[in-house]
Amino acid sequence: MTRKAPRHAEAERNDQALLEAAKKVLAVDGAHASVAAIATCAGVGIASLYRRYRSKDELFQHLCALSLDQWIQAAERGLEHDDPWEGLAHYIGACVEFSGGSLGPLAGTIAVTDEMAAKFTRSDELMRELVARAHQAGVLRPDAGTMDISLLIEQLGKSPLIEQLDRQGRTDLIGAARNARRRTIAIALDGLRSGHPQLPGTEPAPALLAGRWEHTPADQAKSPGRP
Amino acid sequence: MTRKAPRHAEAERNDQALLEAAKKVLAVDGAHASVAAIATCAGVGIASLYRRYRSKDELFQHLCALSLDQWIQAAERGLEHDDPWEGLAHYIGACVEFSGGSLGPLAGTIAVTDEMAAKFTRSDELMRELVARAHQAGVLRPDAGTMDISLLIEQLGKSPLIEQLDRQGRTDLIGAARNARRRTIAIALDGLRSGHPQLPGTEPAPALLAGRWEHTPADQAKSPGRP
DNA sequence: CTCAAACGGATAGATTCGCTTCGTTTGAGA
DNA sequence: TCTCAAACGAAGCGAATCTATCCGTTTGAG
Repeated sequence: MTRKAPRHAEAERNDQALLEAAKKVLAVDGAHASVAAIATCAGVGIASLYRRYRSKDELFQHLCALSLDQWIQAAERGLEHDDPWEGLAHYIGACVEFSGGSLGPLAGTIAVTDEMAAKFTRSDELMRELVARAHQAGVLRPDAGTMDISLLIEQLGKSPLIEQLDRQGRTDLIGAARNARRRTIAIALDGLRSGHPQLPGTEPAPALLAGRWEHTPADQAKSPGRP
Repeated sequence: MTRKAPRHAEAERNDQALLEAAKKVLAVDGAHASVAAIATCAGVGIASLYRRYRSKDELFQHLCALSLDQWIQAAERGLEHDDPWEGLAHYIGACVEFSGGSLGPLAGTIAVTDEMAAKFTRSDELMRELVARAHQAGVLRPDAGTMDISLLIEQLGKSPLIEQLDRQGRTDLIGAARNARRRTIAIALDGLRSGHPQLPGTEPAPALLAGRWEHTPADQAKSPGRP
């Protein structure tokens, strides 16, 4: 094997930086994040992005797969806790923390690969186990199911305030914002414990979360206008 | 007064439709909502928008003022309740419901008019009163302050799932999504009641919310890249 | 009927986007 | 130390959008 990798190390570093930057820019700019912004944030040229991913979509798909790995890992770590409540709380906290709602804006804009689907299934199974364990131990309110918790995570995952301060470069306030966020999460977790009055309505069907990733194949991703 | 208003009624209706549409499109498309999308959603021509507002910013500023009126009204209604908890719960529920997080993405992108500032001050006063009353009655956990509640409202106000289903035209699932959302709000409200362990950290300073509206005057509203 | 007020949509001019091409830099092997 | 393919950053391309204006048409009170 002659002449293989003159600058292999730099390529690896750049790839890592690109993924990190993509996540960050996605969180801040939402679904209309541009490849130029991602490359700039990563400190690399645009070509370095396209050398590794055939298109913008492919980059985002890869990012999704990595994020799903994080969800799975958070659930596995949660199941390692002996205390069912501690385990669930760790799971929710971790998911809210890393997700940052990054994937939310992507839903529906990119096709779901087989890899993504498989990881989603695995993640779902683990979460069900976490919740069932907490239910059996009586520490999680019985009227809250996996869907309620998934939606709560999604709701808390996005942090508009931090994203905005980030955009404005107000690094002085970001610490305070993170503290505030932690308190909000704590309040929501307290609301999940046993000993509260019955929740309104019935638990949402799983189709609610599954349906949102249905890809609208490049057609009308238009605004809410009249047809 | 001769010849005054040949089509005055239609103009009025269009103005109302425009404001409603602007709010809707802002919620769905975020800060980069286009005037074309707003006009289309309202079912009017673009010219009808620019006939009433000198610019896109002016429309958004007017929308902000109207939304602040809603916040104020929600607080006033809340204070009318005899039960302090019912009053606070009404306030939070109403704010989460109508706000829809519409104003969040606008923060920092438009200048704050005097009218907006005055209404914000008034809204703040009323909310402080609502919270103080609930604290004194002992129904609201003592370690949660106005900032915590404001941030909770902001966090719950945005509903990515509903917005997305809206965009995809999945009207069949939207009912279920609204039900799910109501449950999430109920969980958070339960977390605000008295009788929970102490929250982490200390209550955030009011500057956190004030600072976000500081207008970056048309300069670098760029993505998080290196300088 | 008249005709000003209000309308909708085509259009201009500038910006932004995803992606490609190209000349330069780098560092492992000889 | 020298070589040269691999990897690099950034300018450039055509298409798509965006804000705002212009203009011919429709409407309804006098």
